[in-house]
Amino acid sequence: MPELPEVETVRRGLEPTLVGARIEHLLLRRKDLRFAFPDRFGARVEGQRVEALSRRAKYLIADLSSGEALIMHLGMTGRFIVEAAGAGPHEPGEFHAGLNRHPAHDHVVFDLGERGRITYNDVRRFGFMDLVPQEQLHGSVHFARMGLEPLGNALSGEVLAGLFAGKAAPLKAALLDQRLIAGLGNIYVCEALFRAGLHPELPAGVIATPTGRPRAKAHELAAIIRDVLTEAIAAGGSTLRDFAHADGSLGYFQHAFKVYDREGEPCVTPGCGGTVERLVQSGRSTFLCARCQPR
DNA sequence: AAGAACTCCTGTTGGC
DNA sequence: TGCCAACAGGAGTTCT
Repeated sequence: MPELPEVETVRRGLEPTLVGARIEHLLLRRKDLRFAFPDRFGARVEGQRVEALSRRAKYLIADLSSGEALIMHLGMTGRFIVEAAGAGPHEPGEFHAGLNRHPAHDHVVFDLGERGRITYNDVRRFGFMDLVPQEQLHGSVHFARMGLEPLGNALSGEVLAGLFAGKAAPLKAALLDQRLIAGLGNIYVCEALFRAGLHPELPAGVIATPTGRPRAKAHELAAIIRDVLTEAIAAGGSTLRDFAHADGSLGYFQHAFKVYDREGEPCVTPGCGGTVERLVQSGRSTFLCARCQPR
């Protein structure tokens, strides 16, 4: 489900309820998600106050008063649901069409007392949670090899060219590689490459030759990546199947897609006349307009 | 060592 | 209508 814009949207949705709240009780409805929960998870979380909620790439990080950081990743289908205090005990019920939520997949419930309740729901269970001392966060197994934050100042054309120089892997794969740039997923890579007029199968190194037009492409692509992500955050992310905000509302950046999930539709570029096509790279769908994105 | 393929899991969709 | 393969926003592990 969530790429960087969706995770940032979730973070903003959780922040008012979660930050400053005390986790009074943690209900684990199973012993693992993608990975086992950390040892003594409940004991290490219960009674702690949440001092801050931040995001790194597609990860959420809650700083606890104990000095530990609660790391949360939503995988493909993870989501949080915020409920007001007095909603009664947690009781997985019927499928809720309005929220497109399967309560049978409510796996973790944070009881925040007067602040209400936050429930983590994840159909496919590709998400996970972990606890790490705050001072070891950036050296932790989750973050040590992570690439640069695309919305930070670090993503310049120079840096991007440096990362991609000499790479034979396709542009699509290089942009999805979280060890290089962290936060992009399938949607925003397709959209960025369309806007940049770059074919997803071109070797990543093509934007990194030392001089001339290709080098300009690196600057352009870096700016486009920032733009696409910034616009998507402003739109509250993209709702395709099951992404929803913590309050149940939906994103609307999907209406701004130019190629993603638009196979067979006419290219939106004025005068292009091409058709959006789909191809498969590393087993995942890529959408492009071959006229706007020549090899 | 880079790059591709396979894997985890459940639900939905589209073609026959 | 039913059945079944393909596919889904991610990413760690295993292959070639």
